[in-house]
Amino acid sequence: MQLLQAREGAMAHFRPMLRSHELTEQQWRVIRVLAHEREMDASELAHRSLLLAPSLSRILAYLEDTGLVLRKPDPEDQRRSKLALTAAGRKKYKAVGPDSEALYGEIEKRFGRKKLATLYGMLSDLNEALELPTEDTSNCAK
Amino acid sequence: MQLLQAREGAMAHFRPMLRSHELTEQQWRVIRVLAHEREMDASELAHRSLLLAPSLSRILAYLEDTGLVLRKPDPEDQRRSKLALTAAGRKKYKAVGPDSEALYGEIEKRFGRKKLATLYGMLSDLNEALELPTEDTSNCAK
DNA sequence: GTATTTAATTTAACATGTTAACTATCTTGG
DNA sequence: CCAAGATAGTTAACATGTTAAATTAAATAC
Repeated sequence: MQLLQAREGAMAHFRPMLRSHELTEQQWRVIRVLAHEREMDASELAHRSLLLAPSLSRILAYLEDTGLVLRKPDPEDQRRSKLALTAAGRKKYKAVGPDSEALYGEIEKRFGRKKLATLYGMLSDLNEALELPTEDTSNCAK
Repeated sequence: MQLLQAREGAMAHFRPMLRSHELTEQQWRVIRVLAHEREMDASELAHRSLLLAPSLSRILAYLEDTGLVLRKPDPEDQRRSKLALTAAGRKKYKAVGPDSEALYGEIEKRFGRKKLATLYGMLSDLNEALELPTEDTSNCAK
């Protein structure tokens, strides 16, 4: 459970900055993902921002209200919506991005660039190992 | 933010098991900590179980109601309470512990015992690096 | 000794995490 | 076609995360 502590320690540095921009950590993840893709449906957005569908649903309602995100119906499939940043959303991204990178750079400087890269590699391996299904016989296709 | 994904991936394995014992992840952390110390005040319990005080306050209210935890006033300091597991709480710990260790062993087997130890070491270093105060001039004592 | 300050907890308010149930649409087998 | 199943998304209900304010008790300053 060192993972939890590490994540909390890291986010403790980012939260005050995000708060000064009136964003939560999760709202920022959504904006960051949308800033790198023109538009996207909710399922993919949830996957990429590491949010569960119900959380994303609430967050999108808020971001729409505040005018940072726009949703358009998908003509191909009436169940889906396409999400994209508005001009205000892109502006917010440009305002927060540098602050975020500065804090990240600070962590990198403290911990070591190379060491951080190694840690990423290990976490990536761990994620891969964890994604494999459990040996739960109920899931065996045959 | 691989940290978040790694943690989620790991907990996804534990949550169904904990759910079958009618415990949340956080409730289990509290019980586990109390199982290793006879009694403790709320501040230390919060620190050791990586919970914020308000969360712990709610969790303790629940665990008291369900009879797993007992609180006694601290005669030395009327502001504090001493928390301890009840007999039922210790029984719950003994019931859940083996299941928890089995899942942990499974992860260790998949990822490699040695590699996992290395990862712990790095996370520990990261936590140390993150704990240092920011170069925020407002915090400088002199 | 009493007023002020500090400390331990709790309460409040709002956002998110988690699971389950629900709605609307799409896809398929017959 | 169409009825049964699968999908995308939302809503509901409850637990926790997060910050700020309130409460109560202890420690300190005069």
